[in-house]
Amino acid sequence: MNDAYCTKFDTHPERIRGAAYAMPDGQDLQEAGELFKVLGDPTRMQMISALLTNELCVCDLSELLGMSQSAISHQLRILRQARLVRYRREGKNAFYRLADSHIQLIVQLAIEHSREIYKDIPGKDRDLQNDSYDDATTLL
Amino acid sequence: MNDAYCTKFDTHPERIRGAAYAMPDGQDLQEAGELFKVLGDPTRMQMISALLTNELCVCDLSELLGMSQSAISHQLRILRQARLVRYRREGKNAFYRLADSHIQLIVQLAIEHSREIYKDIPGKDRDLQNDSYDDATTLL
DNA sequence: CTAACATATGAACAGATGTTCATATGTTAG
DNA sequence: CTAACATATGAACATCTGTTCATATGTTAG
Repeated sequence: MNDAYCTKFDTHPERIRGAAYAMPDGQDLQEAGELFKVLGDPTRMQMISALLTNELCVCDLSELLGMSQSAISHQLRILRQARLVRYRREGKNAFYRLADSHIQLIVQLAIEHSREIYKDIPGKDRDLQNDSYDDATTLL
Repeated sequence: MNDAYCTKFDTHPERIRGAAYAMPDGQDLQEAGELFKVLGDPTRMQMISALLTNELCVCDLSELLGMSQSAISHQLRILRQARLVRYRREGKNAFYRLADSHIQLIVQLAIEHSREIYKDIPGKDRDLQNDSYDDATTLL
């Protein structure tokens, strides 16, 4: 059999049970994952950031990010379906804005996290930390 | 020319300038995006969730999620490189845990957000809202 | 009505991504 | 030492994803 997860079981049933019990509900997890997935694209992340303060029309976003109208529009659809943005029509324009303030909070938090994580790691440069993130690395 | 972002400019320069000025720093944005990207995969999301309370070894995770040891190990590498988890070795086992408490906070926040977003939308079922998220939809 | 423009979207294609399979590395027991 | 086991990783492969191109829809001006 090749699909035994580990050849023999040197597993820790208590921990497993504990984890299974404490884990968030499956659907919640899936939806949160979807949210992250949508945020996890550079273009969409820029778009969200551009909308942090103002509403913008498709053309504005296109110009601001230096991307084609089509690409922007496709991405806006994804953001719309994920309920991250809403829009209003005004004449020929469609003005997009963030759907609610949770988004801003999450983005800010993620940025703070990144800043802290990449700060003050002895003997390593910001761009050189790619692996071996273990106990030896003294990061409080 | 086909690469003019909009055929003629019906753009809103003030808004664009405002957005450009208020946008987070490019590198911060990129790193935050990376974080979201890593969190935006169902398997990794489950792994993170499983580690919310306890540390677990590769075998435990494999068993708990019903996935091959190899798949888990590959994903752990990604989580490690993104500095979302750390591990310690104890004999043959490698026990993984979350790198810091920001992660938990971000995950929790995302879950809360999902719950609120999908709550109490008149005339729509949780699974049926896939598009047309516009002003007509009365969601405060 | 038609022309001009802003936006949306389907199809196609290239590049990214996750899993599997095979195998390598590293640790412990004997 | 060797055998057994836990973990890591390279290669291959199928799927997913983002952009482009072409075109459709919808609005306004004339």
